[in-house]
Amino acid sequence: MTGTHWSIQDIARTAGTTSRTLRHYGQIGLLEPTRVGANGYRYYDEHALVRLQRILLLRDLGLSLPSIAEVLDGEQDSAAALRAHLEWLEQERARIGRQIESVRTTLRKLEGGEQLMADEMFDGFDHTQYEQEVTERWSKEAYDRGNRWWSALSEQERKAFVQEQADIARDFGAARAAGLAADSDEVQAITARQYAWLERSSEQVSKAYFTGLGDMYVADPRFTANYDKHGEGTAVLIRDAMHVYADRNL
Amino acid sequence: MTGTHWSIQDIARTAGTTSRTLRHYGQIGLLEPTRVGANGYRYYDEHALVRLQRILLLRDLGLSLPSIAEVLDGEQDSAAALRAHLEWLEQERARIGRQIESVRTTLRKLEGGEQLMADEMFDGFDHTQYEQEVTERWSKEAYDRGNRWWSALSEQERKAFVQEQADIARDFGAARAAGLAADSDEVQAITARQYAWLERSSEQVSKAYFTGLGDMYVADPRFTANYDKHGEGTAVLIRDAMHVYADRNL
DNA sequence: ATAGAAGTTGACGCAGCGTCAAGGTCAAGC
DNA sequence: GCTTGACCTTGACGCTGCGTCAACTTCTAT
Repeated sequence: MTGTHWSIQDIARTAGTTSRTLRHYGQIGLLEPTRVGANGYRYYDEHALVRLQRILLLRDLGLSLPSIAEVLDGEQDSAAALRAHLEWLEQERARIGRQIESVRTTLRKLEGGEQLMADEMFDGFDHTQYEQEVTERWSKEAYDRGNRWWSALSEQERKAFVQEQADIARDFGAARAAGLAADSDEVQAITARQYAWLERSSEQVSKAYFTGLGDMYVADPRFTANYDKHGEGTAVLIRDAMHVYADRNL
Repeated sequence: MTGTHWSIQDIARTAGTTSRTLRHYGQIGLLEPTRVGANGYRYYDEHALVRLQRILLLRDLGLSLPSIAEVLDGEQDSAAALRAHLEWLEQERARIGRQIESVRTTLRKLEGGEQLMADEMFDGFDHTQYEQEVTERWSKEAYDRGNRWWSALSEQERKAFVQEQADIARDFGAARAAGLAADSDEVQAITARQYAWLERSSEQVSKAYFTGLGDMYVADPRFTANYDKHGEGTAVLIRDAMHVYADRNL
């Protein structure tokens, strides 16, 4: 402490940061040392300390170093910068909140004795199978709507819904046995029922979702096995049919 | 699509990611291609696709790639990993929440016509001057306690509180005029009053806070001016006295 | 004079890829 | 047989904000 100017360690301690940080700020031009001795040592005065304290304050608010530079150098209106930053912070909090919900859901399943992802995804086509998918792709609200829809169904309606899927799978199996092509009118008619069936619950079936689902039927052995119980090759037929349907209609 | 194995772009599209990501996962050993052709091309089969989908699912939950590897390779209990991750997520959300509060407070001040940081920090020693400090260092609850304390005071009590600070500053000024040393009994007695005064409002005055405050009295011209109105050098005397006091008593 | 504290400039590391750059491969059409 | 154009490869830098060596020089105190 030489009265009016301090060494790098002095201000670092005073401001509660490290010398490395100060050298970093010097490097990016955020806070230059007041004076650099012939020996290369950095020295800072009160003005620098005040600026440093403001920098650290804004940093603790979560602003980026470039933003801080703009604010302190008067290139940016402080209030505007803070408002923009606030918005970003709120989005971040919302995003994390969604992740927390997803993790909690997954944990509940795991602890409820159900098995993770793989094994729970295809038991009787339970509606909850797409929870993660839907949650991620169309946001939680959309999923909640779907969930309410399912919860609102009567036992009979649920059975009918599941049965219809079974019928569709059976008809696909029959079509395959008859040697029908994926783009034939007959198979496309069944595919239309498949689409309608999906639409009843999701109410938002995009092209990507539909074809992706088709691919999964072939790629994932659990799906393949379920469909191929109507004859080997049924899953492939369904996938191809869904692709054709998507290309033509979606 | 050669039936059972796909090119890098094929799975990338199917799973909704990019080829760059897949090569990255290959590089860090998270997901190796099923087969690598003589030409160096990567090929993936259904198993790889399923694994990739699980990876992406966990990634969307916010897990790190190393954590995902541990979970998928069975080295880590899934539930335990998710619980740990959940905790971390909740801390993150809390942290962001605190930042949001700080930013809002700062914005309110800015828009209320008060000026940022610098100019608002020293008008009559308004209690709110330490808001940022206190908020950051001792959490919001501590600050709220302090704020409630101040709000609970009567107008008379507030005036007395401010007056006491003025008296202390005056006495420091007199001590300096008398040529007393910072570590003299007289000056230390005044310093003790300064400490007690601070303690009344903050109720948590750490050594670092006390000495830091002393440094600020000298470093920040606004403080310096306020104290040096009792004679030049008063601020320096106070700082030194506070350091001595802190070393001896805190 | 010499030790120890403090200072300096590089430069790598981290997380998770995006994004060129520079160049090989492959199916298709002329 | 040659040219496109689409797709593939392996580097390697960039981003954020410093932490953390490493290898040296300088200051301070005994």
